[in-house]
Formats: sequence, C-alpha cells, structure tokens
Amino acid sequence: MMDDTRTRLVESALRLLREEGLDAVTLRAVGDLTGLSRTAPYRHFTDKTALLAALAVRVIADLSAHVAAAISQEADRRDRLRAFYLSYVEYATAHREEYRLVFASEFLAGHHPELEEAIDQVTTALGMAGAGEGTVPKARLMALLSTAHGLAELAVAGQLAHKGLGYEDIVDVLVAPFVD
Amino acid sequence: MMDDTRTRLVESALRLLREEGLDAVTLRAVGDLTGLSRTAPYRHFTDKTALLAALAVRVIADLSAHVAAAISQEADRRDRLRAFYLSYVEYATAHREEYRLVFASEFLAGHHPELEEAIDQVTTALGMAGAGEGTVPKARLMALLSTAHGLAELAVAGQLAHKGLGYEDIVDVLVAPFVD
DNA sequence: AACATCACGTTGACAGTGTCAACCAGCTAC
DNA sequence: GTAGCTGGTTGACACTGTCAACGTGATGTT
Repeated sequence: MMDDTRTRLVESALRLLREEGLDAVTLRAVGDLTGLSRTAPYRHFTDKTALLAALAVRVIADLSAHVAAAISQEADRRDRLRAFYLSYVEYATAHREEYRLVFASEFLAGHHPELEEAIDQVTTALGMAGAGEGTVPKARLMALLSTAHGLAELAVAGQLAHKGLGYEDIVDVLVAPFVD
Repeated sequence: MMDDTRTRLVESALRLLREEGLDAVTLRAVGDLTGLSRTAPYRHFTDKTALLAALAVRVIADLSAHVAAAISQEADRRDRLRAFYLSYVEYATAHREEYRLVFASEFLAGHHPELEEAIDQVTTALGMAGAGEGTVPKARLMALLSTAHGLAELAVAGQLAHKGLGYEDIVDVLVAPFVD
C-alpha cells in the first residue's frame, strides 16, 4: 500500500506544525522535509486544505487520547467531568499551534468528511467515559464539547490570564451545576 | 483628525469581508476599494494583522450590540440566559465570515490590546444584562462566554446539523442547570 | 512479447500575496 | 525659507498555492 508516502507527508507536516507553527506548514516545506519535491503532496491530496484536514485528524486523535486517559483515571462522576475540562484545556494550551489548526479546520468540516468522523470519535469516547450507567444524550455531549472548546480558545488567546483568572476557576463554575 | 482615512479603510475591509469573505480581505483590495493605493494601509496600520484586529473590534462591537438587544427584551433571568445563547449563535451563523475573523484574531489578542478591550466590553455588557440584582462574578461571565463561543463554532462548522441537532437543543441543556 | 495505462514524481511557470525601500507632495514650525 | 513630518505613491522582492507539461517505472491486457 503506497499511502505510506501519504502518512509520511502528514508526519512531516505535523513536525513542521509543532516545531515552527502553523504558518510554516507550506506545501514546499512539507515536500522538502519528506525528501520529495514541492508539488509532491498533490499526488496524495487534492488541495492544501485536504492536507491540513488530514493533519487535523491526526491532532484530534492525539487530543482525544489525552483526554480519554485523563478521564479514565477518575472514578467519581464529577471528578471525571472536571478531568475532562482540565485535560482538554491543558492540551490546547500546551499545543497551541496544533489546536489552532483544529480551530481553523472546523470551518472546512463540511467539505472534509474525515474530519467529521474524527470529531465523532471524540464525542463517543467522551460518552463512554462519562456514562457511569446509562448513555449520555447527544445534545449533552455536544454541550460539553462546546464548552470545553470555547474555554480552550479563550485560554489560548490569553483572555483569561488577562482578567486574572486561571482556567481552573472557570472549570469550577462549569462543574458546579452538574452535580446530580 | 485624520484617522478618518483609517476608519474608511476598516469600513472597506468590512465590506469585503461581508461580501466576498475573509480571504478577499487583502491589503490591495482594501486599498483599491478605499480609492487609495495598495500600500496605503501601511500608513495607518503596522501590519495586515493590525488591520484585521481593528476589523475584529468592529465586528465584536456589532455582535455585542446584537446580543445585548436580544437580552434586554427578556425579563426572566432564565429567558435572558437563553436569549444570550440563542442570539450569540444566531449572529455567528448568520455572519459566518465575520465570526471566522473573530476566531482567527483571538490568537493575536496578546499583541493587540484593543482586541482585549473589545472583549472586555462584551463581558461587561453581558454582566449588566445578566445581573438582576447583584454582580455576576467574572469567572461565571467567562464561563458563559466560553460556552456560547464553543457552541457557535460547532454550529458554524455544521457539526451539530451533522448529528441531527439544532443549536436550540443544546441551549436547552445548557440553560437547564442554571435555574436558580 | 509488445503495448497501453496509470500511479507517482519532477520541473517550469503564473498570478497573488505581504512587505519593504525609495521617492514625492504638502503642511507646519521655527 | 527651509527643515521635517504626515500621508501617500510606485517598484521590487521573496514567497505562496496551483497548474500544465513532462518523465518515469510498474502493471495489466492482448
């Protein structure tokens, strides 16, 4: 199977993203780093956005694993909720550029079905971790995801620090009502 | 005061943003539309990002006004909360490209203090609308903003429709715990 | 065995982009 | 009157995504 090269390209892109930021992820740079020519990505991706979408899928998988690991260490339901929020925001702030890509790519979700699948995986993983007994309704899952997402963005933007708040403070507020 | 030209530049940029999308907001196009030359913006903004930041401030002001108007029409505290969420997401989905800019620019907030101020205004406006009697703690305000923000993003990305949900469903879930 | 096909990869070129340097008009100030 | 600033211009540069044209080798088909 020769989509080996394809994953190598994505891996190069990921390295560039991590080490030099989103702006450094250029088709030429990706080609170079993979030992290929500048237009080589065009044999495996129709667009630059298609490459970025594939990259976003990888990042989302990472993020999902990170969050799932954090949640699974907690037993109490409320603690799991808190762990979810905290680990999510933690990942976002620790991997700014990667998270920034995920942001940007959300606007392309409609055109790149793989991306929607990846997000689906996050929510189902979240559902399995969150449900002690019964299944969590979809609407509630998306509500959780929305909140974490928005909080992460504000944190990354430095909008919280600017107000003298840590994201832990906000998480406290968010967790409080969901006591059951 | 000759920052008259400055606001004219921002207005041109806003028109481009609305009519042709974020990608169409190029320095050359802005200059052209204002009747000036391509590098004219450089006399009023250090960067392209500075121009975008100023544009984002305008958009945020609009958004803020829209939300404030919607909230002020509701009397009950719970209805106001619901109105806040609904109007926020409504604005975001109705003005995709503008909201997209706000997203993108959040990552630059640290470098553009005016942007932080604009967001401050949103939260204070929100605080005044939300507080029936006492003041709403900052952490809670930011929690609200986070949630609305994240929800808007998912809605704009079509991630909710893809799951057969309307954002009203999520808002119901979000409003429920905050009954008091 | 010969030939067509196709996936994979290359180079060259093109239109746009942000940005800078150099230059120029006009206004103000001393 | 002349020095200097503000707002503006054009020219050029490096860089980007993208395409067209071209070259390979492997794979199949007859």
